[in-house]
Amino acid sequence: MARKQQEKSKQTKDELMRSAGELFGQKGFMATTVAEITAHAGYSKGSFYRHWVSKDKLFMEIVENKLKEYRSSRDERLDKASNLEEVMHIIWDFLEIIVRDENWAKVFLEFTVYASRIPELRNDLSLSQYRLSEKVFAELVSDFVETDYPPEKLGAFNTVLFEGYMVQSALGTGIVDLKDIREAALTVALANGLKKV
Amino acid sequence: MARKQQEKSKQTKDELMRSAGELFGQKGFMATTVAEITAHAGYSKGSFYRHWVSKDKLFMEIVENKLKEYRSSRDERLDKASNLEEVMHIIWDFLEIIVRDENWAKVFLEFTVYASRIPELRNDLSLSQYRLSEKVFAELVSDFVETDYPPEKLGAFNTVLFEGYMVQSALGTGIVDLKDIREAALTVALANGLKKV
DNA sequence: TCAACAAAGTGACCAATGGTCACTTTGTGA
DNA sequence: TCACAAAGTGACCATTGGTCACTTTGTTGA
Repeated sequence: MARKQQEKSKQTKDELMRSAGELFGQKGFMATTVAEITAHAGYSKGSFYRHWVSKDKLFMEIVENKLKEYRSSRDERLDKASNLEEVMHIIWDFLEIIVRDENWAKVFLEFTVYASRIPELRNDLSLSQYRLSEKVFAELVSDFVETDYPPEKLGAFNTVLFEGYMVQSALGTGIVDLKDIREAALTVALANGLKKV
Repeated sequence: MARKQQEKSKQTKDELMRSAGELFGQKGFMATTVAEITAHAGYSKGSFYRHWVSKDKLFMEIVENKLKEYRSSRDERLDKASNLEEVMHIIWDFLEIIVRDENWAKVFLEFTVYASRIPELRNDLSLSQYRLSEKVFAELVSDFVETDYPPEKLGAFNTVLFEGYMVQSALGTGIVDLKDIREAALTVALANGLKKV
């Protein structure tokens, strides 16, 4: 069996991903060069392209990995949720994890904006789960929305708050608190999603 | 007098700015090359650098120009405002003008995120007025805030909503309406900035 | 009117970077 | 041990922001 070769290949890929992950976090997506990534991991530039067709794809894969674990814990909790408020808190716990990782929040945003110009990437992004797309959000909350306020709209509003906060945080003004944002999101969700008593 | 030369120089600069303005709007900041800008205006690349030290600076100057007129009309109206609600509407009328220009809203965002990595630019940006910085906002509203809720925080929250909407709009999902966002901003401002009756 | 200078404009050139590819090294199976 | 395939390499390419020595055009004063 050619197992040893495959293992080596996988290990190389992991090393490159780890290296890229560090550098992206420190310097951002654009400012990190492919040559740096490979050199930092002890390889040559060419070997990079045995594993990914482009820097873009590597990035997407890292993000995918980064979020997989968060999502699974989120989804476990969501199964047990019994009302809109609980669901909102679970979702925002999840978003908070992302934002807390300041460097990466910044990189996410950078990549999101960058990708918005590139049709193929934009498509990938809207399918990927790091953007809490309205669709995904709508699925998560729709069981608990009591009014006919469209859940997609609630989701979109959530994303507005979340990504707006990321811009704020990327520029480092740090005046609004994530708590304020979360509160606002909750208020809007409950005000529109629940029947008035 | 060497007036003719100065005029020619100014005209060239204007032509380059117009050319750049069009191309940035169509293709974005990064994707527009200096060579394109000059070629489109009928000049050579080198002449660009007689007028600006970098593509960045050109961009900032275009933005500055773009917003100067909006601001003056805004400030006129602000002088006549007599309560928080009016001020908020004037501010959002202003922000709405920016967002309505879809291409440019996208470019603003692109540049904002890009600039956040470059200390000098980030500094310029926070001084520039296209980002409604908390400071500027605070000045605008502080006369009308009746509570001790910090006006800077109101401002920051406003910016979160505004820039969050820009991300949304850049990615082209178009589910939330600017009207919703404006309403949310108003609600928060009035709820926190006015004494309860 | 013209010589000398200054300003405007040019484009070859540079370094950096994402990506390619022909080549070398290493592992595998018979 | 040999032939083949996979992993790894680095010179090379095209593109781009920016530089600079050079050419063209306008200005000034005698």
